[in-house]
Amino acid sequence: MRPYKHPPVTEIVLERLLYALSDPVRLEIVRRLAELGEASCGELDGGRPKSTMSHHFRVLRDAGLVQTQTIGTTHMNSLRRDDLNNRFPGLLETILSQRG
Amino acid sequence: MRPYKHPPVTEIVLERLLYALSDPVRLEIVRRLAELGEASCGELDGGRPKSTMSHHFRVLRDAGLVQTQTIGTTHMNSLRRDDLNNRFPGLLETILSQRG
DNA sequence: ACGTTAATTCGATAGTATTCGAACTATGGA
DNA sequence: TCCATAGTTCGAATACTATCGAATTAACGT
Repeated sequence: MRPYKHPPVTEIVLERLLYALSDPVRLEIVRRLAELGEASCGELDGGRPKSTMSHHFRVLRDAGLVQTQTIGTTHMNSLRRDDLNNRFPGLLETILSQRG
Repeated sequence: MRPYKHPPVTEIVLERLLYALSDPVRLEIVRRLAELGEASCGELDGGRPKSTMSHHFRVLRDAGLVQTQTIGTTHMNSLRRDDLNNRFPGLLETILSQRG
C-alpha cells in the first residue's frame, strides 16, 4: 500500500477545511475521531458502503484534517490537531464544541 | 420588493453555515461585512456580475449568516452577529480571526 | 408617467460532488 | 500458497453549484 498524501501544514486552506466539514457524514466522522482519538474507516461507517467512506476520508485527508497511517491491514485515522491548531488556532475546537 | 426570508435562529444549521463560508467569494463578503458593519450588494462586487453576487448573498442569507433590509432602492446587508453568537458561540469570530 | 438605479429571478452551461457496486491491491494468518 | 480482511480505485448515475447574460421587479426622483 503506497503511503497517503497529506498536505503540509502551510498548505492547509481555510475554505477547503470548511468545505470538508460542511458535509454531515464528514462532520460526524471528525466528531467521532475527536472522541475516540483514532479509528479505522470501518469503525465509523454507519452501514455505509466502504467506497463511500473511503471517499469522505480522502476529502478529509486532502483538506488536512485527518491523517491516516497503515497498521497491518487497517488504516488508522486521527485528527491533525496540532497542525490544525498551528495553522488555524482554536478553529477545530470551536467547531467541535458546537452542538449542531 | 417583498421582504427577504431569513431563517430563525433556531433553524440555523452548522453544516449549512460552514458550507456557505467555504466559498472564497462568500467568505470575502463576510469578512468585508465584518469590517464595514454593513454594505450593499453593489459595494462588495469585485467587478462580478450582479446576478452572481445576488446568488452568493442568497446563500449567505439562507444559511443565516447575513440579514438584508431594503432601504430605498438599495439592499443593506449585515452579519447576524448576535444570532450567530447565540446559536454557535464564538464560531463566527474564530473563523473571521483566521488569516486564510 | 418616465427613466434611473439596485438587485432579484430565470435559463443555460460547465464544472464538481455524492453515492454506490464492482474490480483491484495489500497485508496477515492458516 | 490460498483465503479472508481492510480499504482504495474505477466507472457511472444523479444531483448540486457557480457563473453569467437577459429579462424582470421595485423604489425613488424628476
